[in-house]
Amino acid sequence: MHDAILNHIQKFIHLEPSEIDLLESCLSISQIKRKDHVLQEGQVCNTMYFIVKGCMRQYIINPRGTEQTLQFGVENWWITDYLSYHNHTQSHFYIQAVETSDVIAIEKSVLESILIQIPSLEKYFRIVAQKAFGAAQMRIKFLFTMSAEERYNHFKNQQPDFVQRVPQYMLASYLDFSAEFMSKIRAGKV
Amino acid sequence: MHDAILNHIQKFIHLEPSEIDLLESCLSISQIKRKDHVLQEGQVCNTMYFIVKGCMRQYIINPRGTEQTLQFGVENWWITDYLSYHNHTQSHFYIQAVETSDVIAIEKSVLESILIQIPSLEKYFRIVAQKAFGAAQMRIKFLFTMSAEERYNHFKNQQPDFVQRVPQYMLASYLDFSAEFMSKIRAGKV
DNA sequence: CTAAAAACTTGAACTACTTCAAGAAATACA
DNA sequence: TGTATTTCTTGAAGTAGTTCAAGTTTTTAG
Repeated sequence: MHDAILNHIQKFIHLEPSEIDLLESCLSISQIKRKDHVLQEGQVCNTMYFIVKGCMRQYIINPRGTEQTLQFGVENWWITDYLSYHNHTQSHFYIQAVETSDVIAIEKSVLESILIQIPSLEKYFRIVAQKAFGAAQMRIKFLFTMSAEERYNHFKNQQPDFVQRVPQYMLASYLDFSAEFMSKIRAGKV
Repeated sequence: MHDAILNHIQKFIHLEPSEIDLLESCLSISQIKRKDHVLQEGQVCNTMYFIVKGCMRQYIINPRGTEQTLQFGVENWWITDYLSYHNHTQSHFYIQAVETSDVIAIEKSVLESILIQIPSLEKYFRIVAQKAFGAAQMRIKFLFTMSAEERYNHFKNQQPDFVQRVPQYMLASYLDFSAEFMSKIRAGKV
């Protein structure tokens, strides 16, 4: 039933059979339809989402009214607004399904109780967060050092399948250039 | 002796007296002189640094040969390359003391053993990493949505003291514009 | 299957920055 | 304290991108 998340957790830590049972009993999968939101700007984020299947994104609406994607999440990724989650502050972000997706949504109160019952899960979430932060640092490096065309080519080389999977304008904003410029890069008109 | 780190840890979790003793016995403060490096590009990073006093930064050298600061760390912050740390891969970053700094350097092997002996520390490092990731997301948001001048003013409002504390060219690169443009912003010549 | 919505393309005009080069000012430390 | 080094400033020229607007193609969903 929850093989995806249990397998992911067990890549990083060992779980006892009793712990697996406990987890199973706390988790449930829900489907988020394409374009539906699980978080809107201004709300307090008190849920973490594990993506079992599909694709989600975190985005903002910039002062010109254009959406800009900050983060994509696919199978086996967690997505949430950690700052809003920890500080109980209003979120600056939207989190939306890019494709109709199956996610495991865990409320903060539920997760905190699970973490008390299965303390070894702390290590799992520590490693997940540390790796995510490391990836964010690399992302900033690429944004700082590469031209728009270099960022596109680099991304395409690293994630060739993913480029087909999301609308170009979302990927353009994730790579920090305009949808129009993406068109020109792809057409070789730069 | 290690009040700074013990106080910081105890903001997030409870420690037993015996655990405090154990930690005390494992930690030692070392001084990093201004401009000295604790990590160079190409090395594998297997140490985490807790800044007791001073200021460190993580930076890269871009293709034009200019340094670009990705991250500053001051008192009560951790600094490391988490990706290199977890994956045993060569680092893309330099980590350097901006001011002569007192740090607690914890080797991965030592930390792993401490985490086994004091499992509740997992929670501490989880929260630290989750907050750091949240802050990185906000940083990307600011880079995406604000002009150079807006980023400078925003940073100056949030961290008025820090602006005085580091060379302007380092702050300029952290905010992703050139040192020359920083000069013009400050002179009101934009 | 078809209408409506979403996504993509193109060119022209524009602009927020960068780069370069050289001098001035501030700071570190022998 | 003095000198070397580091940091900051300024203007001129250049450019990697944006914005706008309008048309075209593709995809979605009833």
